[in-house]
Amino acid sequence: MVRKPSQHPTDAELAILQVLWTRGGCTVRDVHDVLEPTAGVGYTTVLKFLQIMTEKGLVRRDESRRAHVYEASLSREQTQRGLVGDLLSRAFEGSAARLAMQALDSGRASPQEIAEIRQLLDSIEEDGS
Amino acid sequence: MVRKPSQHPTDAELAILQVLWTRGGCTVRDVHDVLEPTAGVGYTTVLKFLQIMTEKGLVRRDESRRAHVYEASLSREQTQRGLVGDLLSRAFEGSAARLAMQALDSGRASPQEIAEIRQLLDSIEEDGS
DNA sequence: GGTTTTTTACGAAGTTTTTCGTAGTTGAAT
DNA sequence: ATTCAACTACGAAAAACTTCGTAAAAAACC
Repeated sequence: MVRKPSQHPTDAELAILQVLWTRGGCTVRDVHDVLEPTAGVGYTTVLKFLQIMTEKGLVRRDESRRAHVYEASLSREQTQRGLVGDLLSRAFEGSAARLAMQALDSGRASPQEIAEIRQLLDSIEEDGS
Repeated sequence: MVRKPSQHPTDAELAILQVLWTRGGCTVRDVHDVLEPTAGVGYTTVLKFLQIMTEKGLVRRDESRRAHVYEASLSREQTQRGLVGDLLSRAFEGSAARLAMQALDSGRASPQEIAEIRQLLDSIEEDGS
């Protein structure tokens, strides 16, 4: 029985993507400088991941300069969508509402955000489908 | 640098927990019968996981009968809470609202569920804290 | 031009997760 | 009692994920 590799970024890959998303194009050094203090991960480890991620198509590499510049292939939102879908099927039996509620229970949401969610609910209800 | 094992159930473990949650106490055979058709996983594989999960404390085992009966130690909700918290920090920078919205975008929610979420939002707003 | 620094490439080892084969045990059936 | 079927235990291999050391290339520096 053959399992296809998870498709989704792994934990370590996600940590790197986070950096790429918030800071835009980065060199290995850029990423390492951000991650080292908290994750204590070595320079060549970051490099290796970026190479693997390039192969997988998770990031794109610009080799025009000495220090290659990497950027995420998919936006944060696109990736989040995938991860949410995955969690939905793995642990929530596909119930998006349950997941949403669980999330709202888990962390604080500002009044601003709450308003946003209300709006979203309105629009879902309207379009009925 | 030492990584501590993820604490959360792995994918395979989660698949088994799903069965345990929906059907209650199960023997290895019960679980296998459910999983085999979709996952194509062998009997002893399921057995091994259940043994591992027992060691980890993820499930409890009743050995009073010949075929041991397993049940999940944590409720579906408790486990979901953990997984949501994990995803929150790994991919959503801790923004519960973003995750909730992403979820609502990803899957259908019934009018009933939408109403429930509205209520939840109300209660969050009220208690202010 | 030679030395030092920075960077990529590569290989390999360490871990965790997943999978299953083999052996032995227990109860049921004949 | 013997045979048969179903079950658990155990060990180990396969696969996926993570980590880094070493070497080679390239640029920067003196």
